[in-house]
Amino acid sequence: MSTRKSELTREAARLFAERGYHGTSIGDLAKAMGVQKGSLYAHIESKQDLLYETMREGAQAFHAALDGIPDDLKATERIRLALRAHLRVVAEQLDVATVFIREWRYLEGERAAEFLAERRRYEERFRALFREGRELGELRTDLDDQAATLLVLSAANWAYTWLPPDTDTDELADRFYAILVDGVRGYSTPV
Amino acid sequence: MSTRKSELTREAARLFAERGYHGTSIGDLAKAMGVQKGSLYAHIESKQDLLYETMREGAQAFHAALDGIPDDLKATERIRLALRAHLRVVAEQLDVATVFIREWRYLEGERAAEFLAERRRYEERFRALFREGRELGELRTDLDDQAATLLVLSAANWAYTWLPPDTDTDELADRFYAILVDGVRGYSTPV
DNA sequence: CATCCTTCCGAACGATCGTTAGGGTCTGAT
DNA sequence: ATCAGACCCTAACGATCGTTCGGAAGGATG
Repeated sequence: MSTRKSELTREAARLFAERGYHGTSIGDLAKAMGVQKGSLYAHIESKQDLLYETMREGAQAFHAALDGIPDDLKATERIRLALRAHLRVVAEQLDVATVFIREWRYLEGERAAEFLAERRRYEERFRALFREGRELGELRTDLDDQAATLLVLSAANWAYTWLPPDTDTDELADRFYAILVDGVRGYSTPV
Repeated sequence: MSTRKSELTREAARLFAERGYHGTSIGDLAKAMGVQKGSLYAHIESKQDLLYETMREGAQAFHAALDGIPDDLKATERIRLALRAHLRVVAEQLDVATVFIREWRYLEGERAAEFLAERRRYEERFRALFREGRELGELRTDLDDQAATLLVLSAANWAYTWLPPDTDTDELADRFYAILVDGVRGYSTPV
C-alpha cells in the first residue's frame, strides 16, 4: 500500500473529526496535503471513499480491541477489560474514533447499512458480557442488562468528546468499572 | 413573536438534527417551509442565526429542567430527578437536544465560547450534586465524583442517538439510577 | 534504452452555496 | 382610504463545491 494514500486517509480522519465531513472540502484536504485538489483523485474515487475507509478502520480497531480479551476470564473481569479496550482505542486513535462515532451517518447508500450492522454486532458483544455475568451469578440476578449495557456504551462512546489525548485510559476505565460494579451508595445510607 | 419565525427555527432544528448543520442548505430549509430560499431572509440575518437560536433554546430547556428540582431533597434523590429531567428534555425536544449536543461546534466566533460556558455551568450543577452527596455521607466517602459525573452525563448526553421518541424516560432514568447507586455486582460475588 | 506506475499540475466543468436587492401582495389598524 | 408591517417572489451575485481531463515529471523495472 502506498504511503501517500495512507497519509491522505489519516489527514482526512483528522479534518473530518475537527470540522465534520460536510464542513471539510476537498480543497481543505488538498491544502493539508500540500497539493492541488485535483491531484487527490489519483488516490480516491470520491470524497465518500475517505469517509468509508475511516469508518472501516474504526470498526476494525474496535473489534480487534475486543478480540484481545481472553474468554476464560470471569465475566466481570471481561467487562472491565472491554471498557479498557474501548477507551484505549478512543484515546489512541481519537480522529478515527471520532469519525466512526460521530460522522458515520453521512455514509451514503448501503454503506450506512453496513455501518449499522457493524455497530449492532459490536454492541451485542458488550450485551453478551452482562448477560453471561448475570446468568453465571457474578452479577445481580435482577440486573437490567439492557440498561447496564446502554450505560457502559454511552460512557464509552461519549468519551471522544472530552478525552484528552494523553489520558491514562486504563485507570479511567477502572474508575468507571468500580462505580458500575459497586455503585455510589454510602455504606450508611438509609434505604 | 411571529408564528412563521418560530416555525422556521423548529424546522431548522429538525433538519440540522437529521442532516447536520453543514449538510442542510438554505434551499433545503426553504423547501421545508414551502417557500423560495431568498424569502427566509425576512426572518433571519444568516444561517448561523438559526443554529445559534437552537442552541439557546436547548440551553434554556436543560437548565430549566434542573431548576424544577426542589433543593430540600436528599442529594441522592436530586441526582435521580436530575437524570429524569435531562432525559425528559432529550425525549421531548429531541431535535433541539440533538443540535445542542452534536451541532453546537459549528457555532462561529464568540458564540462557540458562549456555548462552552453554558455547558460547563450545566455540568457543574451535576458535579455539585455528587460532591454534596459524598460530603453529606449519602454517597461513599471514597467516591470519585468526577468519574461519577462523567458517567452519568455521558449516558444522558449519548441518549439522543438511540432514544425512541415515545420512551418513558422517567422509568429509564430510574433504571440508570438504580445501577449507578447500587452497582451491578451479585450478592454472592467473591471479591 | 523503452516502459510502466505513481504522483502531481493547471484548467476547466456544471452545480450548488449563502446572501442581496427590488418589487409585489395581503392583512389589519388607523 | 391610507399606511405599516409581515410575508413572499424572481433574479441575480460571487464564491465555492466535488469532479474530470490531458499532460508531464520522476523513479523503478524490464
